[in-house]
Amino acid sequence: MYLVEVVLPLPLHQTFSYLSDRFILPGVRCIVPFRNSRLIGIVLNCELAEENLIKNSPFTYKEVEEVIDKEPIVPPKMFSFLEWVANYYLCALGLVYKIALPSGTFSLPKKRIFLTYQGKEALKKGDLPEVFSLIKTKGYEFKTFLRKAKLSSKELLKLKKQGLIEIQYYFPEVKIPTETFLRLKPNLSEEFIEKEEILRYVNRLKEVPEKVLKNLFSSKEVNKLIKKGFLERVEYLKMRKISMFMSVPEDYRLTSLQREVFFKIKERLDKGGFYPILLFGVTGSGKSLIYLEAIKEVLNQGKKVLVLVPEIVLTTYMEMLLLKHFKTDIAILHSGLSAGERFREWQRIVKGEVKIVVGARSAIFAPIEGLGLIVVDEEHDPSYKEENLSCKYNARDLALVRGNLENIPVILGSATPSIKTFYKAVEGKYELLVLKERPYTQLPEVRLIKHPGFKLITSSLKKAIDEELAKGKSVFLYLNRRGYAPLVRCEDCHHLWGCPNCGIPLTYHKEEDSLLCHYCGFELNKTLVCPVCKGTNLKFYRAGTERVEEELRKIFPEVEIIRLDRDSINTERKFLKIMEKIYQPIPKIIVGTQMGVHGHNFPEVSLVGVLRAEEGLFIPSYKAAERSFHLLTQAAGRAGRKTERGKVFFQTSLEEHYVIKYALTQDYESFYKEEIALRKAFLFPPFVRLAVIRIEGIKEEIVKQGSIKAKEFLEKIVEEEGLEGVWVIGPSPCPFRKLKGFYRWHILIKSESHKKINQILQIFLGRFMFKGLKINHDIDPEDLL
DNA sequence: AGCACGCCGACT
DNA sequence: GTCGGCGTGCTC
Repeated sequence: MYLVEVVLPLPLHQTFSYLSDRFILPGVRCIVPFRNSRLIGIVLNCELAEENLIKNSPFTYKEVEEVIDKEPIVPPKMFSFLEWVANYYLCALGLVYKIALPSGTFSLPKKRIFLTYQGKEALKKGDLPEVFSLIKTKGYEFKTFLRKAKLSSKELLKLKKQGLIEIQYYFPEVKIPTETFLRLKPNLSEEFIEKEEILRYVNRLKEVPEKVLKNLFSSKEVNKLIKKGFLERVEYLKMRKISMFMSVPEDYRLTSLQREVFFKIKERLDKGGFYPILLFGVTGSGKSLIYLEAIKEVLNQGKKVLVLVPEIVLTTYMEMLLLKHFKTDIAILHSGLSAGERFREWQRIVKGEVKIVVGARSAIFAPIEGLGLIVVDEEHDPSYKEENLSCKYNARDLALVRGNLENIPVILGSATPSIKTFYKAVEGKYELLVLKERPYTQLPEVRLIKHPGFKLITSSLKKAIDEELAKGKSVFLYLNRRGYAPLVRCEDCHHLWGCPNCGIPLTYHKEEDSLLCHYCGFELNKTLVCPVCKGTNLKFYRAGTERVEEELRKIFPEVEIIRLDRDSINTERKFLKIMEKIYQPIPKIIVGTQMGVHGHNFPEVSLVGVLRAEEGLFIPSYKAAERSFHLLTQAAGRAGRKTERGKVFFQTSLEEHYVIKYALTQDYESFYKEEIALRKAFLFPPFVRLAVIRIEGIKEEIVKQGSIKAKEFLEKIVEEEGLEGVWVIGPSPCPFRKLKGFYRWHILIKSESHKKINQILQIFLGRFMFKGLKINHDIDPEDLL
């Protein structure tokens, strides 16, 4: 007998062992009995076990019921990586597998029941009841058959043991949205093509969507050509459409500085081994060209590449870029794919059909074998941190871990590196490669406009916009706040509208004519009457992008105004439509939130105006300055690419603030110097490691009591374990004291040693309980909100 | 997680 | 007497 070790998708810190009479390949899924039901597990280990070893074990092992896959769906080489993740983030191994693998991996397949040859014979002889003729040919869905035949599943399993019936597992097929293109079959002669109009047309365009061709000519004629074998169908994912609006660099030659940087990377790639590199390059310095060269090198070595990008839309851009330069198979992995697409991409990767994988954070778990390089683009982006799942991992950090385990270089790229990464580079832990020059553009002309806050667009900014529009250029205005107005007040009694679930002020959205909570989605859209004094004298305070858009339409009635935020781009169709508009070569003003600064290159934008540059600096988080700096610098970086020198205007009431000062001139090093000094003085990362315990409940008093108890418990652990250099801070209410109806308190743990933090947390999570409270933890939190 | 087992309160 | 509340503990 074989003893099979299996991980199950449960929040348990253990694996389970089962018996099997046959060897099962590690990495393969199987169905196992668990309690009084069954679960899908993944085989981690399978070895022959002696009879008496099984007998003398403290467990009575159950048997593996069914093996699902023929080939592993997780390469066994990845086991140690996933185990590392579980240990580091203190998350049950089974849950790590659950988040790493495509959804549906652990959902029980449907069963279909068939008659075997013996079964058919038995039916002929009359040894089986007549209902079984139903499953003679095509089989039947298991449960439906049970009902029809009025049999219990036990009775059927008995028949299965006798070999009369057979049960097959199948996963309900999921449709993958594709589009069919038509192209010429190879080896058609030129003269032949010339004779037929449709073929000539296809020949000119190489690939034409079937629908378009049928509309242009006739369905009948096109079908005839397909039938005769002159045209063939090719299927593409629907997403390919986006490519039409995105321009990616085509032919390029590296500048001498770029070549120098690339040679340093090449040296590393040739040598092999784990090697983290920070590629620090300002916007427009050609980071993607360096990626391309490095990827080319790795592919030449016969190895594979994983490219992480922070956002789903950027995967499309990256895919286009890579497709343009490499004629190789690329897989895309991100949470926006349907279950079917994701599963298919996963299978392609496992089977080794793919050389490059591009994806958002979850792609760090891509089942690639033979990795030669990991690239993390826009390394500083907070989206690399998973916030919602049980395992709050950071894909950028995990890229380094995986790189270490696979013994390969990891390139972290950014124009504004995270403080943590830059610190490591300065300390010599990562190699720092700098791309300072912008081969196509000069640094923009910059200006600070002191702005007390009541006028949305100052006259100097208006004048500058006028000038650019007159030159036929476009303008980008950045304001990191969506909606119309973030505050609504009753002027009679000064009542301020807040969210009943979160207590945070509601934002007025004019398009929807409703008050929205940006944290829980609460919506108030009845006619607005003050709930306190019944007054209707409401006033909207401050501004979001919607209000800026309205204001601009008043000031510039003739000009095209485009708004880019989560409300205007909530579907792929809207995104495409807006992108199409942006790429039209007419002067326009684009108003956008951070959504608009993420990586999109707007053509012909020569002026960037930042409204309320101080917005975001007051968020009570140790990363507020860093994040603000990233966003402001990136907004500023949108100005004047490739064409003439751009202009950047910051409107702010806080012009002396170091973040604003250095973001305006895109001076990362000066910002870093100030920020790192603050981090050191107040003991925040990268000088300490951080973990936060968050305690949530319906009644604040109970949450408070529980938090105090938790703190006492933590201090006891610190004392009992004799740990030094560990600070347990709090408890205190979270900055957002109430969210989605739950009151929230937190306790912060700081230490220079991650090991010590984990030691405490592990004991705490295993033993501490408080009725009525949800307790979760976040290691290396991005946010303390 | 999810479910069974178990020990105390308010009901036909 | 019992129905059911959710605290506790286990799952190969």
